Amino acid sequence: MTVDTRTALLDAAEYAARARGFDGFSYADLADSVGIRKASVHYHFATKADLCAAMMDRYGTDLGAACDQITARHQTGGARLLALIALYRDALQGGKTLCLCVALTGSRASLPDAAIEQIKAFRAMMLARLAAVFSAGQKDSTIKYVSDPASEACATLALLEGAHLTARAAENVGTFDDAVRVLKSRC
Amino acid sequence: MTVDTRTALLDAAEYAARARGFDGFSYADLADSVGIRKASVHYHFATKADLCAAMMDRYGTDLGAACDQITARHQTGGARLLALIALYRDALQGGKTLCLCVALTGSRASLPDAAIEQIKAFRAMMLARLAAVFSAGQKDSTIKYVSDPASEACATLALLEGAHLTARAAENVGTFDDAVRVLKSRC
DNA sequence: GTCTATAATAGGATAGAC
DNA sequence: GTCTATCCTATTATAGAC
Repeated sequence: MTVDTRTALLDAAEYAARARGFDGFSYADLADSVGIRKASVHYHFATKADLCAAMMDRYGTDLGAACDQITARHQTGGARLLALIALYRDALQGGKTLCLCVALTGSRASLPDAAIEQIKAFRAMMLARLAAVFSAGQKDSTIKYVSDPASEACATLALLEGAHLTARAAENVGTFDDAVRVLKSRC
Repeated sequence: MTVDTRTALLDAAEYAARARGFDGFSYADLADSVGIRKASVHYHFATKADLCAAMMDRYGTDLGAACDQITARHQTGGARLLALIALYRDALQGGKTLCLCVALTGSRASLPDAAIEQIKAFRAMMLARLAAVFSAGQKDSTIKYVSDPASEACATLALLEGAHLTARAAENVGTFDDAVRVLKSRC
């Protein structure tokens, strides 16, 4: 029972974008999801570009908050890395959805310019956080075999996003676990 | 100067699917690409599902052949792994396209059932080849720190596909290189 | 804020002439 | 094999009533 229609629309848009890509959902789908008419969706978001910007804005805020919480709750590099892996795993929703970055990158050609910049910003943020985690794990010896934290961060972001694809293709979260097994064994 | 219209259509469809996803291109786009009318495209491929099946069929054959060539040309596990990494790198076409598996997984919800099975088959093939490569690299000591070849294969496929996404998001192949640096340093 | 109605365009697909 | 013409549906978006 969502009270706020705008929030309900953002929820529906985010789920649809992550499940089907930016070209894979329409205003009609969102209207059906929240139980209003197509035209009413335009009242909240005049264009699909506006909707996209609002959706990604909220996503970036939520993602940053989730990462901050991980930093606050876990003290070692290894524990933080395991928590980040779990965060990505949860985002799969049983293999039904990808993280928004992954989903929208496939639709890159249809995205507003602003969205492409937002995706780059998300990735830059995650890379910085991952590099910090590897750096901490190297110092406190809670992550094994760390060579260069920046390189490890690039590899880990790619691994997590690729593991999302694997799990989405199979609609089976077990393949995500298979893909991150070696990484987890280093913590 | 392609002589065969059907081949030209498959080329256009594959490029479009890899650059924009399955929902991101239309028969009109293909018609424009090869210089015929929309209706004529339907002569070669009655439905988009037929086109998709033909496209993936050809892709699977080409990919298998490329992998066979790598096996024939390189003798050690390490050399074969480096060659597979280079194969994926080439598939990026400067950050303009993803590999077909990655691109279509984002459009999963719109795919014919047959296509989903084909994607799973591609992945299974690549996992088997990668596991063999890691197994060989472990025995001949040309890949360092190999624990379990099957787990390494899952992680590597995810890494390569994730590195594709990273490079596509940035439209910059350098980010692919960043993501695979740690893996390459093990060879 | 939500509705009906409507516009303008694009999508996949078919019929039948050449 | 390719064309024109057409169909039906979907899509983004707007105008104006309630």
